[in-house]
Amino acid sequence: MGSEAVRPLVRTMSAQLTALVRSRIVSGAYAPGAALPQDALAAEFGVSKIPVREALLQLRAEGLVDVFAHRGFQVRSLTQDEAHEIFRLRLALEPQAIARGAQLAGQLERQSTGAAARELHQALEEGRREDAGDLNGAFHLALVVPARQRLTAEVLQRLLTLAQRYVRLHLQPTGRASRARREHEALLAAWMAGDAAGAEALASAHIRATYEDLIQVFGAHAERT
Amino acid sequence: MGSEAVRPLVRTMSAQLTALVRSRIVSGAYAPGAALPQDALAAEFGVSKIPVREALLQLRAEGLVDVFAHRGFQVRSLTQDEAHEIFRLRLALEPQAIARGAQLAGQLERQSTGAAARELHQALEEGRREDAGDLNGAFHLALVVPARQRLTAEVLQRLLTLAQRYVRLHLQPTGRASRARREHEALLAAWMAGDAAGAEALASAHIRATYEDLIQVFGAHAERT
DNA sequence: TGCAGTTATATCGTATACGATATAAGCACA
DNA sequence: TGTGCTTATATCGTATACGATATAACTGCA
Repeated sequence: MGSEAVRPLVRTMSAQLTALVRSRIVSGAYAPGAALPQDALAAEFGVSKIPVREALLQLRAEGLVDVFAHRGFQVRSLTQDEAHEIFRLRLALEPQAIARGAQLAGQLERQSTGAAARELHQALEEGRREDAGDLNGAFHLALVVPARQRLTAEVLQRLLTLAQRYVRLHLQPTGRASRARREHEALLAAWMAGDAAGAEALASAHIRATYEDLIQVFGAHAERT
Repeated sequence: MGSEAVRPLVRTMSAQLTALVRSRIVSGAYAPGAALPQDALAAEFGVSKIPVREALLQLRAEGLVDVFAHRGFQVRSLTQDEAHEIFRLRLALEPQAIARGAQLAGQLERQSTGAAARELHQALEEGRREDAGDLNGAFHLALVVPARQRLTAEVLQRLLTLAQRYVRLHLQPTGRASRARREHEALLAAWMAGDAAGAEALASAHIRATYEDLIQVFGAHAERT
């Protein structure tokens, strides 16, 4: 998920830091609300503040970080409102985009999507849960065929990244992995067959299932508090 | 449209430059494909490269600028593919978001949306076409009630900004202003009345009408070339 | 003791300076 | 005269340095 569209711009320090800090936020290593002092991060990474600032500004554009002028950056907090928005947006965009992807995909894209699915499922079987979020995002994104739907893929990539924190936090314990796998396989089969309508319906159902699990957790949490 | 969500972060140089360069790109003053050399811009604005870089990176995140490591920034080119994506995404998101906005809006939001509509129409009557794009975007965004749908509004704001260049370039000459005004007024009336379903349908029709005008121009252009 | 005003400090935002990279110019050679 | 390599140059990316801002600590007064 840390991919930067066109060129491998990952040679620059800013881009490396962007990927690193993003993964720490998504994984929870940098907790919601935590301050991100520029000098401290720069010292920790052995660089100056400038690439740190550029990375944090990029993450702000992605919605993972808040910035207050002259008061610094902090990890964006999690809110139920944002969770609802993320999944409403995904439901509005992703099924259609995947349907188009099913039509646009050539031989090459089918191969890489298949590879992404295998990587994801292998990681899940090996219990590498820390990789699951990124690999799940990569699989979902591959279904869109990013090269042929650049803007759509950019928007969706951000939404998938934003969704990760909520899924990690709230749905990790529940036993949804095996159900998600079945949903993925049905979706992938329709997509590979070029069945746009079928892929769209299955994608919609898959996203909605995750969304409803999340809402249920919210409800349970509300009762407890 | 140059609004920066939460705090008036427009005190910092980067933010001012972001707004300035954005408006120059959207207005066409910086043409598609044009190079954006950091040193030259810094000299022109009387600042150092650092706030210039931060502004350009922000605009890259917004999709108005491309960057190639060690080769610099340039204004993103216009493509038919992107135009299709922008309007497909808007159609998928905006009507729903406006329907929700119609439900969420309180007295305050109704007032500011009404004000945005008046500003837009006044600018059109006075022939201030250079302001029309921003004001149109502000009106569309107000219908969403950004304060209550933060992420959705952020995504839509970017799409509206991206759309501006295509609309300016291709639909300026055609006499759509008066039809757009009628569509706006019907939409606003439904929205003000809290008629979510009506607002959704009218928003969808309005966006689709613009989209179809654009497609027609593309077709005409394809014939000529 | 509590509060308003003032000063001190830490962090931020940006200017300056410099090493690194990619492209363009120049050169030797075929 | 054209082609592959070397060198030169312009621009980029980042380190260092410093002035600006917001918050926190402090002081005097009610």
